[in-house]
Amino acid sequence: MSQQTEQAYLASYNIKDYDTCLTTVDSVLFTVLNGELYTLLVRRANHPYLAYWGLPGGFIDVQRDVDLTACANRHLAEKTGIIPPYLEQVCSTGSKTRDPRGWSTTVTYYALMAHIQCTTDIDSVDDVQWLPATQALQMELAFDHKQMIEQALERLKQKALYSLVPVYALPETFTLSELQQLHEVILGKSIQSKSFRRRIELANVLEETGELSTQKGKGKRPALYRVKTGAADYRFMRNLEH
Amino acid sequence: MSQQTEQAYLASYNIKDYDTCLTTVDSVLFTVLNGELYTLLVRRANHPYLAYWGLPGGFIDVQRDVDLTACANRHLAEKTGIIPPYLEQVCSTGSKTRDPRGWSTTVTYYALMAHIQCTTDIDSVDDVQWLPATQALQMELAFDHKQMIEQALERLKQKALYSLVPVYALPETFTLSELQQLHEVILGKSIQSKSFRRRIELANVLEETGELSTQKGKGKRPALYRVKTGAADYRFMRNLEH
DNA sequence: GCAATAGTGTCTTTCAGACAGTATTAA
DNA sequence: TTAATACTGTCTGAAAGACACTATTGC
Repeated sequence: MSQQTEQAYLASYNIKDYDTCLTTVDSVLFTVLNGELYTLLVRRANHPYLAYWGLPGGFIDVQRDVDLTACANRHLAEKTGIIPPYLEQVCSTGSKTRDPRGWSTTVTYYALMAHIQCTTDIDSVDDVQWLPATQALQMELAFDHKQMIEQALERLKQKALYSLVPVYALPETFTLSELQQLHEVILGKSIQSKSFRRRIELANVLEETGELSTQKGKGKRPALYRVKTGAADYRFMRNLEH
Repeated sequence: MSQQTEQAYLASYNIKDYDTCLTTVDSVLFTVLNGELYTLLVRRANHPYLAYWGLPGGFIDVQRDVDLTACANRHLAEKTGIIPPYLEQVCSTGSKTRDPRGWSTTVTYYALMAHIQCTTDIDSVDDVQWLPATQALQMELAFDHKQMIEQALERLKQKALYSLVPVYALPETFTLSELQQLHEVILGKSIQSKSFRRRIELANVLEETGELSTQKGKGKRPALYRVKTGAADYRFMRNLEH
């Protein structure tokens, strides 16, 4: 083989001559609704695990997908109608046994988006649904998708300790209390609001819109904020307690 | 398709009926020698990138590899003769263009090991070599392996800020000065030895062997340490300055 | 003795936790 | 006014940085 030119090698190369493995991309899409963390599940229309709920995702389309991120976004867009504002690769899982069709590898991403942006699309179909993450984790899901949700949650938890990444699960404008409550839900513990606000001021990745929330309710009307670009990359030097 | 039973579907399923993509596992193996960080490169014996230096790794063997980690370890063992004591998945990279044979995905790992454990095996062959990481990054490597080394280094750098993971690049017993010097090389900056030692004491993941180093040289003879099990999982709450 | 390396004592600085206090709103 | 929510002031405490100090070795 090494006697050939590279051109001749490539001309004669056919992937189907080899025992190869399945490769898929699956995403755990999170959002926040009523102070709870939700995740998007889709009902499988094909074997294997026909009719089971699982993660949005699937095979790489070697014609249409230019890379893994594009593949993740395509599958998410097919389900939600939009490209989520935050997408991060979690890890890859591959083994001989995770898929009955054969050796299979999946690249897991997690994504964050505002719930309102896609709620109408999803409510109109019955094979896609938002479920509270805790509830999703109690279901029997397709493949090892339950572990993948757990891994994504674990990653999101770490990020909540030293970054403001969870902000991408909120709508375009939000209050600091909403953001704090989201971090608290992700971490499963309460945070001192003074500490939280101090960190946000230090990070300088959010900006006040100048407006106050129009939500009716008792108490002082909170200021509205939006994220500055690059907020996802900010990293605090110290973690919150855990 | 959804009319069939799962059994019938699986019986008729043949991966070669579909356009699929290549999947490989590559590892960036680091070690420390004379206070410098080295990485292991292998010379390719096949097309594409014939005779280029690149990372140890390759295709998943659907018969022999049970999962991705096993695949990474197998390829590393083929080159070094041993299974490295630390192996961590970095990320996956996949695109239409990264391999001339077609759509290709690679799962990148990085591994740490003591140099001495495998030096004789490697010195006896001419298609494997340890190179200073800085030097490897200046070469023209196969595929996108240069970026993969950069990503692995970046991950290792983060770990050096909040963990003692780099210790796995040292021999079984080592001095705290050696460990500190390694962290300094990875981070590219000096560390206050008082801070470093305080953190180590707090972490409680190293233990004194009771011996002193037998290395001849000026100055006080340093105490020898070894890692306790579970040291890889310890995470400091605060980062070192960067 | 000196130079070099290992290791310690301790003061300063930074920033999270705790929690009481003030501000603004609806009823 | 009261209750609720938003937000601030300020003290404490934990741990990193700075750096001078002591300890042990080879020459």
